[in-house]
Parts: sequence; structure tokens; C-alpha cells
Amino acid sequence: MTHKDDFDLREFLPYLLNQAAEISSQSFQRIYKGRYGMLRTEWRVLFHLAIYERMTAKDICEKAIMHKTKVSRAVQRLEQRRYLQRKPDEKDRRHEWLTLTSQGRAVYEDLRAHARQHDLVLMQKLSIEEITVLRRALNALSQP
Amino acid sequence: MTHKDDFDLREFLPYLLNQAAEISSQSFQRIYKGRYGMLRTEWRVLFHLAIYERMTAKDICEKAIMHKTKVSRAVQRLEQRRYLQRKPDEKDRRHEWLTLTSQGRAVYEDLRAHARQHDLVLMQKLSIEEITVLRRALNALSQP
DNA sequence: TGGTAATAGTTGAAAATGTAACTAACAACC
DNA sequence: GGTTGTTAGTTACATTTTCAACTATTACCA
Repeated sequence: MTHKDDFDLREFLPYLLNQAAEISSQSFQRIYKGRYGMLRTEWRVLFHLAIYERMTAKDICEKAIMHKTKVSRAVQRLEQRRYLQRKPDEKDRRHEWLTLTSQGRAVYEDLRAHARQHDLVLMQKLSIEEITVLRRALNALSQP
Repeated sequence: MTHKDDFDLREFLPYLLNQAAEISSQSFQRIYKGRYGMLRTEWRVLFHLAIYERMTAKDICEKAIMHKTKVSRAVQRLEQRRYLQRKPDEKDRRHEWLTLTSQGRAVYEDLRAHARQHDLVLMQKLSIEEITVLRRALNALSQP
């Protein structure tokens, strides 16, 4: 098993990004999964609702760049656990406004604390300059 | 839908990384999926075998940080398409040595060209300095 | 030597995801 | 006003992934 090819996977951005994403998500995953049995799609929806207060599923699709079926199913499960409420729009009954319940907000606040902690640990692997540049670069790459 | 919380998802590294990874993988995915009907697990295994010439499934698990069942199934499919060959180790018959066939190598070379091209496009979103720092940071974050 | 533990890899069932088709509500246009 | 087109969101089905249990082989050690 010796490296023979001149192509280096460790320089191929999609590969590197995936690797870094997966590894740096793992310990946070253990938290939301372990404490609340949640999936990645679910904490994402939960966080969006906590941050933006009131959104439709469509809004979440756009902000989080998630497919509508993923959002639909995450919303269903969050509703079952009483983490969020749906309220149909009066004027256009195709829209449903989603808001967190106080229980959902409590879960968010707990997870947010862990997220911050987790982020600090990750950042210890990097210098201040690297963190700044990394965030800028990731944001640039996230524009489709 | 106004931003109320002081926690910014756009600074949370696992979130940012996932977003960037997903978006920057999409157009490469269209290529390996469209041209060869391959999955993400499969191009990863193919690339590892092309680069390292000769590996066991275990080696791939470690290098690519993939679960053994994922590797096992990817290998099965690549074998069905005659992209790789298995050869049991003489001394320890638990091990199987995997190598690409010439057909598999041809597919790799095609995909490698597209990967390089794709990487160039991605890098156009970034400055030279950003690219260097980004790679360094991603490698650091990829250490478990 | 024999018995237990460890390792490489596979398989089956359950869970999650992706894709496309669907429903319900509204818009637009003649 | 009725037909056609759009939009928000759900559902059904196929594909993937995950998790745990499994087989086969080798290692360890009394």
C-alpha cells in the first residue's frame, strides 16, 4: 500500500471537506442523538426555528439548503415530541407557520450550550487566523 | 423571520463544514453518478485503490475513515462492474487484496480528470491564501 | 493441545434518504 | 367563472445507510 499516483486525495476539496465535516460533527452528533434521540436534520430545523422565531417549511428549506421532504419529516418528528407547533397562515392556507414550544426552546438552549462548547474544542485545533480564513472560505464555498 | 438569537449558525463549524461539503460535492456527484452510476462510497474506494495500488478492505476503512460495511458493499459493486479484483492473502486467508482492473483504472483516470477540473472551479471562489489555509485547516480538523 | 479471544469481512433487518408522484390551495389569464 | 399553471407541503416507493449479529480464520495462552 504505497502511494503511487500523483493525484492527492488530500488536496481534493470535496473529499477534504467531507472528511472534516464528518469527523468534526461526530461528537456533537453523540450529544443530540444521545440526549434527545434526534437526527441531523432535526437539530438543524430546531436551530433555525430557535434563531428565526417563526418560519414556514419553505423558509427552512432555503436557509438550511435542505430538501423539502427532509424538512417535512424533521418537522413531523419535532412536532410529535412537542418541540414545535404548526399554525396555518390565515390568508394563504398553503403556508404553515412553525414555532418552537417552550419545551423545544429548552432543548435548543441545552444543545446550543453544547454546540458552543464543541466549537471551542474544534477551534483549539486551529490558529485565530486559520479560523477567520476558514469561516470565510467555507461561506464562499457554500454559495451554490 | 428575523434573526433574534445571538447564536450564529454561520459560525458553527460542523454546520458550515457540512454545508460547504454538500454543495461543493454536488457537481462532482453528477459526474460519477451520471457517467458510471456510482455512489459516493464507490468513487472513494476506487480512488483509494488507484492511488495506493493494492489494499485490503481494512486499509480502505482506515485511510478513508469509512465503516467496514460501507466498504464491503462498495467493493461488491465495483467487483460486479469488473472495476476491481479480489485475491485472498496466501498467509492469512482473512485478508483479501484488492486491485483495480484495467477497466477500473480507466474509469479512475476519467474521473480524476473531472475531479481536477472540478477542484479548479471550486478554487476560483477563493484566493491563493485562502486555499492554503483552508487545506491546512481541513486537514487539522480531519484528525479525530 | 485445546479453548477463548480477536480480526477481516459479510449479511439481514431497521432506519434514513432520495425521487417522483401526489393533494390542496391559490394565481392568472382568457 | 372556468381552465390551466404554480406553490407548499405530504406520501409512497426505491435506494442507501446503519447497527447488530454472523462466519471464517488466526492469535493467544494456560
